[in-house]
Amino acid sequence: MSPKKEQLILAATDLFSRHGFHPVGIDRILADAGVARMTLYNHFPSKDDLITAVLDRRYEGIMASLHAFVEATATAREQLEAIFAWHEAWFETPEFSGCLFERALAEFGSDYPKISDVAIRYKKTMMAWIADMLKTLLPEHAATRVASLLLILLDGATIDARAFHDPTIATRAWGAAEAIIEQEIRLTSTNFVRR
Amino acid sequence: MSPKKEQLILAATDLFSRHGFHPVGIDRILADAGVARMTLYNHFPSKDDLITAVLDRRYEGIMASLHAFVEATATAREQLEAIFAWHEAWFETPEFSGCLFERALAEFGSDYPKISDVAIRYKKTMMAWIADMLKTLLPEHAATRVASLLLILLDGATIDARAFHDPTIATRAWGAAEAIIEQEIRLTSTNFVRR
DNA sequence: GAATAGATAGAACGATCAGTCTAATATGTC
DNA sequence: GACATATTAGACTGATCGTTCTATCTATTC
Repeated sequence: MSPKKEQLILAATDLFSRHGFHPVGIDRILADAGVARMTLYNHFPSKDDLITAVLDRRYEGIMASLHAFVEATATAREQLEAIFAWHEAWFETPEFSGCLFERALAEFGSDYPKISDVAIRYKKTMMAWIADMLKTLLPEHAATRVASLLLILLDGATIDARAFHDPTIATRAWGAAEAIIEQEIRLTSTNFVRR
Repeated sequence: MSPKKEQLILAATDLFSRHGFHPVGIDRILADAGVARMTLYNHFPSKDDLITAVLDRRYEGIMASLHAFVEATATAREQLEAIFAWHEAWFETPEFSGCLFERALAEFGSDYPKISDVAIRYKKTMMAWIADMLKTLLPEHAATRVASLLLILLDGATIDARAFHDPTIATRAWGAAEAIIEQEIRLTSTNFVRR
């Protein structure tokens, strides 16, 4: 990938993260990236496409970081805990400003499918991944249901960590996740007994 | 309150909900409200103040609706369940487009305290209210901790309900809330036994 | 050294933005 | 009927927006 294109994505990511998508104009991105106007439009047909590229890049970066972090653990339960721990480490980052996908979804809604699709794809991937882990602990239908709950916990924790400047929310959210999983395991086993 | 001011707030609320704050211009609001330009600026010094007024109004509307809905129930547990049920009914609304406070927070961040403060105040009020209910079921320190978890569940459910167009998430979130509360009650009682 | 491709600065585009000003009109009160 | 207040339509300002265009420059490659 062209180094200029790279600089544009990096500068745009930083500016969008700090100020949002709409308030950041092309000029500001060009100045920060140290790139000429036409260079941007040679690489991206429009601002929307730059936004999409930023989100795509973020998607890959997060997934790579998450996988590396999670694969260092052994059991499914440790992997799930690692996901929450990864979030806490992220919340503690000085540049943490919420989830860029959520913010894109909040700003653009479904009016711009090119943009909102990345956010939804991220959610679905996360949920499927979590469900896979849970399948070693729970029957399949329970795993998918609980996965959607853990996603809710992660999304809610991300939002409230930003609103309250409280990274420790992630650990408490993991405690809640454990309670949900425990209850589900208990319900499943009693079902087996009753049979 | 002046009927013109009222129309402005209503039209702005609708437009902001559907398209976000930045993309909606003053002209669009004026056209929808059927109000002249200077009338707006007689009532609100700036667009930011109109946004704040919209959020304030929303805050009062939601709180009134929630309280009316919850006060129809008897026990603390029923009240908590009612909060989740209220959210599900909200998610089923055709005009549901996520939480306006969250979206304001996502769009403006903390760069505009006048705006973000309303969102954070909403969160804190909700959490304190939930904590009060929980205090009849749990010791105080546990009540406040669990309250922050229920807030996470509500916030996460609101976000995912919008992203996936799935109102039933609220019911599942309540199931998760019950699991968290049950576990906490169990832990508390064993503590008592051990003493 | 010629040719090609990519990047440069900067002017210019038309559109839209929030906000101001003016002058006329409507409404209700004394 | 006079006065005060609220509202009106619409022109206008200065700024900013995303985008296009041109003309110059730099680097690589044959």
